Amino acid sequence: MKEELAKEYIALIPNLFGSFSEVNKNATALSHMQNHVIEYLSMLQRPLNLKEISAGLDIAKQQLTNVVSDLEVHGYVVKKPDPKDKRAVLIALAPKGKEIQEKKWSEIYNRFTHNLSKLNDEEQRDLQFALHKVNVLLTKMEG
Amino acid sequence: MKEELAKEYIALIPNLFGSFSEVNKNATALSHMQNHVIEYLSMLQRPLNLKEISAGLDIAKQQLTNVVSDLEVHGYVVKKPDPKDKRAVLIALAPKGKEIQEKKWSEIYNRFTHNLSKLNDEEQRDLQFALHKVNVLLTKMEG
DNA sequence: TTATTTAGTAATAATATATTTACTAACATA
DNA sequence: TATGTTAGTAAATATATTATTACTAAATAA
Repeated sequence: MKEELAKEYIALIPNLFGSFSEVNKNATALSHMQNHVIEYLSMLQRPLNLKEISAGLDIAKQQLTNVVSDLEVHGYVVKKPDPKDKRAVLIALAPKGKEIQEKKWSEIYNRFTHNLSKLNDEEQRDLQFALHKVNVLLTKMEG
Repeated sequence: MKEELAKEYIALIPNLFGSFSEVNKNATALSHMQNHVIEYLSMLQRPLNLKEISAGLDIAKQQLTNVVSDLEVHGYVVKKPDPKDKRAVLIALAPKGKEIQEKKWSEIYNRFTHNLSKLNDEEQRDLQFALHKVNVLLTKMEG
C-alpha cells in the first residue's frame, strides 16, 4: 500500500528533526544565511553555482553575491570559474567550511551513539539493517 | 558494530535533506523566523512556552516576544496561560498555522509517492518494512 | 520571610536579509 | 548577425533579526 509507505516516510521526518535542530545550533561566527549556504553545499556534496544555491535556498541571487563573497574572504568557500559556462562561478567548500560541518556531524554522532544504549543488542542489529535498507532505497528513488 | 550503525544514521540525514529543503520552500507571507516557530511547534506536536521555543531554535527570548505576538495577531498561533506556571505562556498552532504545515507535508507526500515508481514491488515492501522499523526504534531511543 | 532565579515583555541600536532596479558578459536561438 | 535570455554583480532602500539593557511578576531556595 503506497499510502502507508508514504506515511512512514512522513513520520520519519519529525523523528530526525531533533538532529537537524542540533545541526543548526552552532556557535560559529557565521550569520544564518552563511550557515545555510555552507550546509547546502555540504548536503549536496558537490560545487554549486550561485543560481543553484539561490534556487535551492529560495533566496534572491543578489543576496548571495555578498553572502558568498564574505564566506570566500573568510576562507569558508572557494570560487572557481565554471568550465562549462563562462558566465557562471562554482562555489565549493574550503577546508575551513568543511570543518564547520564535520563538527556538527560529530555532535549528532555522539548524541546518537549515546541514545543507542536504550536499545538492546537485537534492536541495534535491527536498526542497522533497517537504516541501511532505507538509505539504499531512498538513494535509488532520488536517482 | 555501533560505529557502522551511527554511520548509517548520519547517511540518512542528507537523504532526507531534499524533503526538508522542500518544507522550507514556501510562498507564505511569513518571515523566516515566523516560519521556524511554526515549524518547530508542528514538529514537537504540542504547545510550547517561549522558553522552550527559544532554547529549541537557539534564539533570544526577547526576539520571540515580537515574532510570536505577530503570529498571534495574524491568527497563526494562539497564546494561553500555562496552568502549571503563572509566569509562562503556552503557544499552540491555530488552524491557520496548521494549514501552512499541512500544505508543506502534502508536497513532500506527493513528491515521495511520485518517486516511488522507481522502485519495484518488492523494493517498495522492503522500504515500508524498513521505514517502520526505523521509526519505531528511533522513537524508542528518544524516549 | 527574604533573597535569588526564572518567564516574559519592552525599547533601543547594530547587523543582516529582502526587494527593486539596473548593468555586463556570455549564452542561445531565429 | 541580430535578438532575447541567463549568471552574476552592484547599489539603494525597506524590513527583519540580533544584541544589549532593563523591568515585572511569579517561582524557588536559603
